[in-house]
Amino acid sequence: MGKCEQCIIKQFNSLKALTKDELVRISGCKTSKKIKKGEIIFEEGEVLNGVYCVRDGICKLSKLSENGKDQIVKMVVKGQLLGQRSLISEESSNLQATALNDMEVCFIPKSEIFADLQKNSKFSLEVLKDMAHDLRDSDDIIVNMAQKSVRQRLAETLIYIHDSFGTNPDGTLSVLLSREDYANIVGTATESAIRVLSQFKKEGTISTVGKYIKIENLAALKRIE
Amino acid sequence: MGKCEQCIIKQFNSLKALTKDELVRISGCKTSKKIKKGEIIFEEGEVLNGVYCVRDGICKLSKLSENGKDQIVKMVVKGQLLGQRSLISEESSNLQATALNDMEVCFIPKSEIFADLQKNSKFSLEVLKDMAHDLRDSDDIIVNMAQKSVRQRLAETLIYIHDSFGTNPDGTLSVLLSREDYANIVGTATESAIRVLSQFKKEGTISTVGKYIKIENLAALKRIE
DNA sequence: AATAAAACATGACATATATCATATTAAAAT
DNA sequence: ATTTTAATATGATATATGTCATGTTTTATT
Repeated sequence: MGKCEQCIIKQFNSLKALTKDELVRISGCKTSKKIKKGEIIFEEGEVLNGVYCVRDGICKLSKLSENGKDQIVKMVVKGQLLGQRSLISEESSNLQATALNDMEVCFIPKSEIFADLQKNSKFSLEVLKDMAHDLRDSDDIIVNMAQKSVRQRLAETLIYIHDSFGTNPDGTLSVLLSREDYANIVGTATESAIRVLSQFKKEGTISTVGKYIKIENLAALKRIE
Repeated sequence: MGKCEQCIIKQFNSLKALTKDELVRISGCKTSKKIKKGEIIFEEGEVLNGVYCVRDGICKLSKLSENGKDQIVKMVVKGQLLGQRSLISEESSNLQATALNDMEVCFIPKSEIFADLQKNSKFSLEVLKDMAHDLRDSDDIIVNMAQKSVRQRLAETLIYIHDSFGTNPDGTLSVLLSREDYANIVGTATESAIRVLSQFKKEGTISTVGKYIKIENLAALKRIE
């Protein structure tokens, strides 16, 4: 099992604020885990006894709505922590986490995190900043949901995925999502998401390589009103 | 000028985790301020040099969308802290705060807050919990925006205001909002908000006393699909 | 390889909501 | 008190999006 002190992943999240000693201690009680694409990491309502540090892969955080749709609220990738919100508020999770591809995560028990939050104020501040950032993102999403069209939201989603999660060597978006996933991010019917993507394709702003999407005209996508 | 150590308001927010000494120090450098209904407390893009502790009144936090509408993202009432997100992330504010009625606030400088975050881990944890809670609320709003009808969202908004901000002696909602405000919370056109409220009135689920709204049938409002 | 099951795609139509126009009423300003 | 302005209200119509039906393609299973 790898050692946290030597793990580069921590550089990308608030664990970087921990001291060497604290990391060694965490290393001793963490458990590594492989998760297959499609597997559920935790469910809505589940009590989390720790956080996951994502070493590889990507997952979606979603919440089931009364109308039966599973709204995707956020995506968590390699380098980020998963489940910190629920852990801190000491409530059961309000979201479900599902792997979008094969993942590798490390589970760090709650007791460790809380011990460090108590002793290491630099760590607390990093977690705070992280959460402040998430909150800002959420505010933006609320405004977009409320004020923009499905076409605009879908265009912005494609740009977001492109900018945040990167592309494969051939230029296709590295994250592979089903049309249903796109619909659940944007908050629309699957058919509508399909239609808009087909439209983008017809207009030449995107193309598809197998199941992968490639942005052909980023400027046009950004211009969509 | 009142003393923070003796102020009851702090019981309702994370300042309650501060020690007597810390409160005395804050008391020495805070400034009290009265804000008139309709006044802007801070604007989108403005850099905040502290947080506001709301002693009385209520304000809305909104963000201007590209389509010209001013989406209301959150409301902050008596007892709560205002501006903590921006302060912590050390970015300019992403939201504008506008007083919905006459307010009384205390401004606590950034340096004080950061000093206490550094020294008092109990305080940090309280702020963290606060923010975790806000984040959960935001997730819920995203799902509602994406999946529910204007009618449902407006019904839920009325219930939320009723439950969170209370009623006047005659049973009317204590928070007075314009139809435009309701539209901006729900994310719809003002005319649509007006229409739905008229509908509710016709159906007898709400009534109006002057400009105030009274919920007549809470159960019916909760049942709206 | 054949079959079953998902995922994707598209048309036809229904419905919710936005937009524009125009009253009406209430609040503010003179 | 009168005028002006803003807020509320409602109708007519346009448009975006949802829903249902059905077909095609891709992926999984036997």
